Amino acid sequence: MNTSHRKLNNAGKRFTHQRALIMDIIRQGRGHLDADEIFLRAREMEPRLSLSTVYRTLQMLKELDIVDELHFGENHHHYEVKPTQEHHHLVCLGCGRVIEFDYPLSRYLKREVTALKDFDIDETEIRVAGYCKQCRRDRK
Amino acid sequence: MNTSHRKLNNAGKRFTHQRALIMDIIRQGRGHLDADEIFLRAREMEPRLSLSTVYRTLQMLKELDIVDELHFGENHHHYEVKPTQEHHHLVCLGCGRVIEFDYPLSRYLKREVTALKDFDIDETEIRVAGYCKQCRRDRK
DNA sequence: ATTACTATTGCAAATGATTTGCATTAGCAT
DNA sequence: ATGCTAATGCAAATCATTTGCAATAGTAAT
Repeated sequence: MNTSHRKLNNAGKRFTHQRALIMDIIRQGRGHLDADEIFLRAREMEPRLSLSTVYRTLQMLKELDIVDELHFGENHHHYEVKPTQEHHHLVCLGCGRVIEFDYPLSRYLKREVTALKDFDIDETEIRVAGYCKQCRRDRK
Repeated sequence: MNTSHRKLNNAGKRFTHQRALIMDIIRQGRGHLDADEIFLRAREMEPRLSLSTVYRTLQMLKELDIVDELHFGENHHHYEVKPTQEHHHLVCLGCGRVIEFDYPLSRYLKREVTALKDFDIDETEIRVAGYCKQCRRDRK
């Protein structure tokens, strides 16, 4: 019985193999897959899997703080396993590539904002959009 | 002929009174209205206005860099007139209130990230969610 | 192991946000 | 004042996500 299995059971959830599969894909995807991409990949293993199961599982993993939902300024979301060290994402407007970078924003913000605005911070997220090296070159 | 009028005409756009109305509402809304709220308010003045006109106008105002689209981690967006000074938003998970705070993130990021990752930054946005003073008290 | 309880699933249909096609209307340069 | 064509309103389409419900399958108790 692995960690994920235990983690779910402790939370009163069942460890189904659909959930195991979805978690594996998010992990292997190395961040930044959206619901539909997760669905398509999972479906190759498990053709009867339904998209609603993907959405319900993502919802649950978010609530259990196992995955983070990322917002790249599109009308759908992306998902990654909750990282140990805080990082954020550069999204290339040219090719869609996602580049991670370490930046302890939440530490800075907590210092600046909490006292100043009397506000309890729960989640922080940076969205940075621009052009990567290759795309910058191509646009010239 | 006011500034907005000139600005649109210079961009080869027509200054319709639907557009004037929508721009006024975004301005008066003091930031943070979503498309549907803008539509409802505009409709009080102009009952035949359609929601698609609101969406098309928002799209255009974004492209002309007259308004910014904000992402609060929901499945719809919010809009504000492009501010002169960089600021970001605290969104209360309790009451939905939006609190602005000044923070020159883009300056910091440009310094840290541009060289390090060889990436040209176009847009930066912080999403901060948590609980405001009142809601924190209510939850106890 | 077997059983019983009920959470979870697949499917189809519903919902919410946004976009699009098209005939009509109305800015704006002349 | 006129004509060109961008912009509008409306309805229907699309995309992302959620929900209701009967069938299925984990899990705790036997």
